[in-house]
Amino acid sequence: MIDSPTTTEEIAELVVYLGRAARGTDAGLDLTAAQWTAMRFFARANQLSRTPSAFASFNATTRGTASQIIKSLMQKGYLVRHQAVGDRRSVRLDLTHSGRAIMHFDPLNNLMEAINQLEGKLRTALRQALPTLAGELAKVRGTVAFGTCGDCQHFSCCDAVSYCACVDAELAPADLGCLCVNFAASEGLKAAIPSLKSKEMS
Amino acid sequence: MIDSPTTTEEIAELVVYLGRAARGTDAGLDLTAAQWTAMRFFARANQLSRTPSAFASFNATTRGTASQIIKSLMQKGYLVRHQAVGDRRSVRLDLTHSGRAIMHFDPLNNLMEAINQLEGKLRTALRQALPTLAGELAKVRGTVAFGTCGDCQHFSCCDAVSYCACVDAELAPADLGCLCVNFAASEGLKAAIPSLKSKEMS
DNA sequence: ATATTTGATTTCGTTTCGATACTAATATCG
DNA sequence: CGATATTAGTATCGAAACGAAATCAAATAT
Repeated sequence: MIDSPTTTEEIAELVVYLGRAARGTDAGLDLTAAQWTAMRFFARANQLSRTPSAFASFNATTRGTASQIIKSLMQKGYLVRHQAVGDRRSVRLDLTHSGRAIMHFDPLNNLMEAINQLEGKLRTALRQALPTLAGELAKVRGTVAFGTCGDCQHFSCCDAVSYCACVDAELAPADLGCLCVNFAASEGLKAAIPSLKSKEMS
Repeated sequence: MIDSPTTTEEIAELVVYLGRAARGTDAGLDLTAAQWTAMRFFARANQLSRTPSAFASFNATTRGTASQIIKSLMQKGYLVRHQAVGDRRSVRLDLTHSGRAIMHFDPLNNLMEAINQLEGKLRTALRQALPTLAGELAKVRGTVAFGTCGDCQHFSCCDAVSYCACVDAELAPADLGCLCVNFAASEGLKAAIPSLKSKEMS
């Protein structure tokens, strides 16, 4: 054992504790914690990933539950459903105007403020450690890992041109920070010794 | 270095994502995610903090919901209720023998394994950053922060004797890693947040 | 002594959740 | 080609979680 088991346990429980405390519903808005999580996902996922199934696996729940949450958000007028182009089974969810507006009151903003006040070195370490843990956990559980293009195997950046090998297309700068279902942890992240320099983008 | 808001957002969502993915119920055991969280709390909290109210604030929920989860765990035989000594309203929950046994199958073990595989420097940074974030978040939300004695203001250690100024008693070594409702962020932790250095505790 | 607060529980209605079943569109393969 | 999976999404059911509110007892404040 490298470290004291107590420390490992404390870290693990802090992750769960923080996640629970931050996700929550505390403001006077009319969204539940699960609904906030869904809004966050559809606000951050790229076009390929804004589907009920993708949200279900992201949120570690079933497609049925995901459908319920999405339906409630459509009834509230925060999400709209569009037909996907290639596959007539598939569906794409987008935030409406009021959906984008309500995100300014996302309870997660409280945690983001705290993160911004963190010392730079600690914040950098978090930015490295958390994706690594997510990838490791997904590997052990046999589930899909979610991540952003910058941390992805399919992503390459040459001469300021961002390219995704998965969809075989150049990426718009706005898509770089988006969540993607086809995420595959890059070797650099797996080894937890990445030089994230190449991914510092505009 | 100026941090892009994207990075802050990614860190915050990773905390929520990890917390959700790790807490979950995946093994064939008969406990739900909320019940695992309760078991974890009562396994880790010190004697003073193993109450329904303390768990409620730890879990960011109401006392009523906490009572329900506790009742279900008592019916399953994993928790027992004792009368508290000083306050006849209060109640203390303890893990039973089978309660301690089932903790070996805690789904959180998956995350702990991932943390153990993390590079030492990153793990150290996590150990420092996460309690800081928890304290900051609690301050913004106006809620109680939970933490372990080692990170607490009330704690002092002289000549290998651990002392807690809050309960005015020497601490058993086993209690050092326990959660405590009377937790108050120590200066060492607050030093990680520059804006906190000049402020005073109430 | 009275009022307020605190700890715990219960009840109620809503939401979440997992499991299951179902339809429709796509993929696979013989 | 056609039969058979597989996949995406939805609906339904029962159990659990949840917040809000009410209740009760014990402790504390005024």
